[in-house]
Amino acid sequence: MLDLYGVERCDEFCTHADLIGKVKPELPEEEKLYDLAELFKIFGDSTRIRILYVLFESEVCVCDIAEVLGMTQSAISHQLRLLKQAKLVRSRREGKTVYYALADDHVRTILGQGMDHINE
Amino acid sequence: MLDLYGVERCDEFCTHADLIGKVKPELPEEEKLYDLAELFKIFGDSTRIRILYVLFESEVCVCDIAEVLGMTQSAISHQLRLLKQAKLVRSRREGKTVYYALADDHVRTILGQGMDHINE
DNA sequence: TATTCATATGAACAATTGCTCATATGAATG
DNA sequence: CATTCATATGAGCAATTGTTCATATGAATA
Repeated sequence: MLDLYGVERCDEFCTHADLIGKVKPELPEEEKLYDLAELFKIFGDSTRIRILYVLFESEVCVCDIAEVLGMTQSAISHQLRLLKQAKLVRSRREGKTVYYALADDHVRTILGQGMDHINE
Repeated sequence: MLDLYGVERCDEFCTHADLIGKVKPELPEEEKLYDLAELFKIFGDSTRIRILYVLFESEVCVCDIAEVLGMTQSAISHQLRLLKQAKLVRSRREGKTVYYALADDHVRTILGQGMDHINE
């Protein structure tokens, strides 16, 4: 195999077909990468992260989340919609009240790994 | 009624004081939550995710990343700066060339968990 | 049915973001 | 030196995003 590191230049010598030929097929499909970015965008807002941390404890209704976080019902409801679209939370109606809960354990794992990185 | 945040609230039937007293102390510090959101924002862009996937294979220089991804050197360089600030990649200079590599294994874990979630 | 309460949603706005273009920096070479 | 090459960076712009405000929906109850 050609060595990847002993090259001097970036036109013909650095841009060599074998690296590109090797790396390119390993890339997931464009659509997957796009979906993955969309998922992480959901985690990329501190309001939504705070909502998820509230739901770590238990199922909670919209107005209680709003109160705990000191935000309006509308703002929380908008964010819950995004979290639900991303399948990070699920909801259950009981009369007038709607309770939200974490959808699965990937949420905990992903946030946990993120915290580990932050705390290094 | 006491209204610390200037925020509307639902009444006592929905607002469970015990729940709020229980959930609130479990929330990480505001600054941590903010940093965590900033970290996930970095993953929330498909160009940056594609760069990280390229670096899964090996250390690669800027112009090769640009060529593999079919983007300009400038665009890639701007994104690499963000990835480096977030300590997701590290760089090494060799003459005129700068090689980038993954900083640690949290990147793989986080992207892997994200992929698992997508593929469910 | 009319009212009230919890939640959802559309429009609008400021703030942020990712790219392009032009240019700057830093290192090797003539 | 001056030039060339790889990379970095600042300004500017279009696109996206998170919140607020007003209003709509849906369910319980008088």
